[in-house]
Amino acid sequence: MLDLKRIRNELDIVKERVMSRGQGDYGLDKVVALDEQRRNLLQEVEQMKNKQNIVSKEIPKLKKEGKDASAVLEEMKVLSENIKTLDEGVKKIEQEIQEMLLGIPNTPHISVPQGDSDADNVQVKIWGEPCQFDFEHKAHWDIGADLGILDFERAGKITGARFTVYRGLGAKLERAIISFMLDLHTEEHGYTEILPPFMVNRDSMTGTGQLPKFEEDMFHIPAKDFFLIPTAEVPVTNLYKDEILEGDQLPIYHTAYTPCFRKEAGSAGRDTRGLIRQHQFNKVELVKFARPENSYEELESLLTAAEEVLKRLEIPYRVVKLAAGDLGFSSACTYDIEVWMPSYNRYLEISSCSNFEDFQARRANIRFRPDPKGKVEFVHTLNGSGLAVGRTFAAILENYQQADGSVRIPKALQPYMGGLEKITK
RNA sequence: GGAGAAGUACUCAAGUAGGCUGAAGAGGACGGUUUGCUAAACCGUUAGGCCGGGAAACUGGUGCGAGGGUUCGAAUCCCUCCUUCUCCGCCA
Repeated sequence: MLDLKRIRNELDIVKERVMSRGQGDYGLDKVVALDEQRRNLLQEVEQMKNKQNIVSKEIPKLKKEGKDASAVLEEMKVLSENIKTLDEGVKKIEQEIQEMLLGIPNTPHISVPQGDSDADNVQVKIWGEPCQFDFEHKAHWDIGADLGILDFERAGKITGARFTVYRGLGAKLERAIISFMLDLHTEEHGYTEILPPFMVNRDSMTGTGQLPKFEEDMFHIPAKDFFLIPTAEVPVTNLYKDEILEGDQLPIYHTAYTPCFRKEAGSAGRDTRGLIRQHQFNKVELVKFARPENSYEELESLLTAAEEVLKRLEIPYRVVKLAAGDLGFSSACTYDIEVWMPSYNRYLEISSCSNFEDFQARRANIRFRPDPKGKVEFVHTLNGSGLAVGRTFAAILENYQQADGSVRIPKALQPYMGGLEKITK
């Protein structure tokens, strides 16, 4: 959520930044007009309340002195009713403003490339060389099925499309990848591991920006009005919802493994084969709470931590900086890490690392006190995949496949696979 | 799911025939006196947050788990919800 005062004071700048996403100005002028209205009404009603407070204290005195208070009471009754009416008016405007604010995306950072789509994303780094096969290489869904470690058909039977059953060494490999990533981030990058609930309430989904705009993309549990988490970002960022952190607690680094649940509503027909686009997939997430003045340094080091996973796994990747038009709703600045996927013959997103600045913190009301006597401020929140586990699984199968249909296990994962070097039929 | 009890500021904790509570008191924290230094003792300060007005000094509104309601006036009365604890039921 954008700061109403900032919109009020720097309307032109905010509008220009928001419009760089190429989706219009989201009614910013109306927000300012409503705010003006709200403040005028507020002043009026607060004066009336002040009078009400003063007179209400006089009433018991009058009664004590045995005087007749009925005239005053009559007058106060009218005042009370007027206050009620005005209060309702203020509330209505505030709700309207709130609704509009919740629907306005974050302002892209000044460094974000111009452009309307992913075609305008800028490659900022490339690591490793896409592998050359001297045999006819296969896609991961064929490799997985042939080795008997992935079973899409049975998953379709027990649940439906876009689900997978991992079997035997496949299940173990998935688990190994998760453990490897968590150990790397906790032991070498200073992150504290969190294992959060996989369902969250409506408030949390609003706090990180999935609601109210993207409800149709989420799995909802009506009985409790809960949502299956689309990413660990939601429960982990909301850990400190409505809290005031002490300055010396920052920065906070959390990592969390969770399954993620997404309806993939807008992607019918896309990536229908294999592990790339599932309704349920595993992910290890990185989340940071940082001081505003160094949140962009924190974004760089978060990106580095996520990249390190692919370096250790020795899989080629590149990093792109997203153009304004391709940015997520809540993000001010995003790097995508894209892994080399032979079956796609291109790089494929495997991590998205973003700085949300105070956009989520404002929604979730996560603040900190810069120093013990200082005024509270909103923290900056950041997160990134570290990494998407299913896609990592797919990338390993495809990049490490052998001519005989077996798959070598990356060295870094072998300790997690009981020393196993290769998955064979 | 059923039955009870509770939720007050950093912490503990008073406070219901609604108005001397502008939320008592204690602890803690901070400041001071004293001291070679520490401790003790004594004195003092201590809602924070949020929304407004004002150039500023300062000032208005709000606040007792959340949201509604009754009333001139609600921590206090009524309703709904949430959380925690105890017991029962169910269960990995």
